Amino acid sequence: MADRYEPSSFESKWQKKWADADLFVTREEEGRPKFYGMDFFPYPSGAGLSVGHCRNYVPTDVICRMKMMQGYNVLHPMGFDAFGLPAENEAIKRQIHPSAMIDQYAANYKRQMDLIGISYDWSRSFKSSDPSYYKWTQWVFEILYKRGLAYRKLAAVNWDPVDKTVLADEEIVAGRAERSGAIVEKKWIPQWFFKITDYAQRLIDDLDTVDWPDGIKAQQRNWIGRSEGVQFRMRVSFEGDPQPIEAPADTSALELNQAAEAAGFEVVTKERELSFEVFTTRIDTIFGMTFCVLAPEHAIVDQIATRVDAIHGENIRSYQAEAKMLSDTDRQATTREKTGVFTGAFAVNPASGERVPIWIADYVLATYGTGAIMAVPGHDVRDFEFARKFELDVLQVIAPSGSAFQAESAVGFRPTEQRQDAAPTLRRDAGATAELPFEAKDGILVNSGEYSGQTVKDAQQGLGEWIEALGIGERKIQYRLRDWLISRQRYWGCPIPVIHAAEGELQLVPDRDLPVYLPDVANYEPAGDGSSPLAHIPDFVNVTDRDGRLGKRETDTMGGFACSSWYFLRFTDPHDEEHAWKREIADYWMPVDCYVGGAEHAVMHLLYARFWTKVLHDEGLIAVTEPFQRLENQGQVLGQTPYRKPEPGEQLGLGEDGILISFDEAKKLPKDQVLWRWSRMSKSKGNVVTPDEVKKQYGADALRLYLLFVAPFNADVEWSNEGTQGTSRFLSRIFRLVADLQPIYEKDWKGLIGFEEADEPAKKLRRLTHQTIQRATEDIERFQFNTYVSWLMKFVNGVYDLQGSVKQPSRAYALAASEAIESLILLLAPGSPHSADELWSQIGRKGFTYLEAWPTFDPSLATEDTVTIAVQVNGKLRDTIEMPAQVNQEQALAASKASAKVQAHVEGKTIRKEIYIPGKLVNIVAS
RNA sequence: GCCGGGGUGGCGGAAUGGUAGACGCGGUGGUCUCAAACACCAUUGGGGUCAAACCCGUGCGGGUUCGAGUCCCGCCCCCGGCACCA
Repeated sequence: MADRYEPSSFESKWQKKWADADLFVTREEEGRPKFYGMDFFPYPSGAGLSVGHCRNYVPTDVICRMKMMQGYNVLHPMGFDAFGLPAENEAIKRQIHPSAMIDQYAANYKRQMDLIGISYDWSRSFKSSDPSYYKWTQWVFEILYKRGLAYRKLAAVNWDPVDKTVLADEEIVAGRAERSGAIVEKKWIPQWFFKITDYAQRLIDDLDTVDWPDGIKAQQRNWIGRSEGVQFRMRVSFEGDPQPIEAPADTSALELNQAAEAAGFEVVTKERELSFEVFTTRIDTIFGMTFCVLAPEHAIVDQIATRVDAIHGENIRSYQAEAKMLSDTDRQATTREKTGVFTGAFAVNPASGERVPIWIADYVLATYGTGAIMAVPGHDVRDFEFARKFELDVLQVIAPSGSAFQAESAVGFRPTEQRQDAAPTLRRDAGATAELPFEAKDGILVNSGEYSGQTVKDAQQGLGEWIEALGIGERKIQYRLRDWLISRQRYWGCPIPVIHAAEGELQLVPDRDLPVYLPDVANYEPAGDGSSPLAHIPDFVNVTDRDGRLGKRETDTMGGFACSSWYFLRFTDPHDEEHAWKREIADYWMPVDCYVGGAEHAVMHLLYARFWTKVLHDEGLIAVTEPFQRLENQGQVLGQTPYRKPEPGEQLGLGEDGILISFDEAKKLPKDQVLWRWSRMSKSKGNVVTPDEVKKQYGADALRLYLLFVAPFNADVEWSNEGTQGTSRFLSRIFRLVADLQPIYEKDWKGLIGFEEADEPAKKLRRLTHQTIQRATEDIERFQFNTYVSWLMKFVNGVYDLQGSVKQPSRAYALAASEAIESLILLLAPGSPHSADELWSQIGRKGFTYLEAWPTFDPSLATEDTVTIAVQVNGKLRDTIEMPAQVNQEQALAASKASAKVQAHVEGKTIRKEIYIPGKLVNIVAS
């Protein structure tokens, strides 16, 4: 019998036995509860699996294995997110077809996952590029289309000049393409979108129903970006137009015109009247509006340009041209000074009746709200910067609450007379006391007509109602979320099942003709003109439409996130050729009970999958409205990466302080020339540690256990192979312990063991066993795998200690030891399944631990029969005393006061108070 | 700037308001060995002492409490996300 952990002697043996027995094929047995545990759909990269991936897969495996042993039907699938840019780019580089390449890579991933003993049900596996899968991705696209949730429009999109494709907002980081690192350009192309904005509110609301990390929920709420405010219309007024008249609070627009006419002013006819809408979350500051700003792309700007004098018109056009040239990155750089020009036109503030100049400036985004704002420089930092730069009026209309600011004296920055051109002088009024801009909301309105003196909250309510009554606007909820751009002008993706028929009519490909196969061609590199490679394949493009006429296929493919938005449903019923899934089967397994992956997908995959799930629910195809009940994010595993000190003037990588070198170079350089840095494992950094190499040196179980033990599950880890030695040593200690106890092991202990005749060591051993069962189980459930492992270590240490103290083991002790051995092996099984099965067979048990019942604990056995009571004097620990578990307050206090150490500290003092926490602590307060 | 998560020994990290530092790594001393490695045993927050007693200790400053790593208020620092979103 082995008394140490020798992984090479048994790990592959057990892996073979598991495979031969189809051990991990999903069971769907009557009367068992279900558990659906899943990892994020990986893209199988050529670099293969790193220990970082394993940090994702091992914990999920642990919880799934435990659930299996606890009697659940467990669904634990794995598949591959095969479509997408990374695969296609690499395939082009390697001059190999992406399909063949992905097959190789996926096979390698599977091999590595098997190597570390992950319990995936491979019979359910698929790749998103399998026609039998993407057929149904297309089918879901058609559902979206029919529900009005998929549409095509001309859009300025994020164009990646390196990958030669369009990207989603989410794929851009700081103005650069996340994948290629290229600076994103603007390009106008007809694009397909999914109308995720229709679901914005539900996507916010239902976050309350799922058990996800707070950070991810917050990121999603942030990304959706709900704002409550008021949207209202403002009239444009030109030089020479009649002065607007004062509008009483309850005047409608019609009445306003009638009044103007009566007063002898020219009434602007409907055709000549221009207006635009603004959205604001601070309607309470409307009296502080001193100018308006339109995005340069705003539709009304061209019309204004034709109506103002030539100089202003020219200013507008040249600014528009400049804005068009600027990339979004340059435009949105926060450090950039504000730019803009006065249009020569004015807008009429509906609250004050005053005319304010209209400017165009690129700090106002065309894509948010109405693309136009009322500018309140006294209470908005961006408007303030703009006002200072162009010397525009700044007016204070909110005073900090509690300040001595009087409504009458509230003036802020304000010119002395109404001006109609763009060069006012700035003057600070004596009455202004607050530091401007004052953006806080706990304030009182000043300088705001009849609203002066109201709180911000009241004024928002009152002015909102007034705007609505006036009929020029309404209270509105605005979201930052944009529709999901799915078009990709690339080959390696799921074709969009649409035909462009005669007269530009769009037709869906009928269900019976799905899937639209991705043609198998040799050349699929992007043309570089924004068209898809598919557009250059006549056999693919030319089709007959529904009515037998000639039509052309849509040649865009869907971005990869479409494929990963429903794969969890396909796993529930992966082999059905007639349906994407059968509802009763999907309803049995869904939702995913535990979904595990990296936090980097917080606003992409996780939002899209939630959206599709809701649509499919609305379509009546599934019961759930949320796909993932519980979400957990593992921490990253960082690899050590060598850099050398840069030569003077040498170009450094983004965020780096040295020049990346290889490990070989690092060895050659003198030690003080090498800078070691920790970074995410990647092929390009050359710092990937594979499970293959760690397994070879230390064994799969030692690796698994170390991954669990090294840090809390969601914390980042700086990887070192040496750490694995610790868990390897621990496994050896288990093997030795089991070998030591083997002589007294009784297979039938269960029917014989009883508490009555137990002696002291037996009682202690059982207590230790049952405490460990309780804690290990709870810790796995709570994703505290590091403490799960440490409880097992503590257990083993404790049993060794007892062993050392027992000279002549009693029968009761032998039975308790038998229970301890079996419990230990079974508790170890999810973490180190190979060793567990090996030990199981060594003690003469047949079969697999995977099919054994998870140990349960008996609370009465887990409780101590003596307790250690901490005795404090004035809150400081002075002594500890052993008492029977049933000790009462009186006894505990008496014993405490009898302690010599306690007496030394209360001597000469009066006892003021005595605190007793049952079974735990006594605190004597004396002075 | 806004949102989220964190600051505990030499290191990774444990601690339902109740004995801070579990468990492991590393270190030190020892056993085994011709020797080394492995393994095993002991010890290991700082100060103090022959040993103890005792004192100090969870980023900083206050507070609540018999008692605070944990709760409250105000700061500092680190990590992640978003960022001219009106």
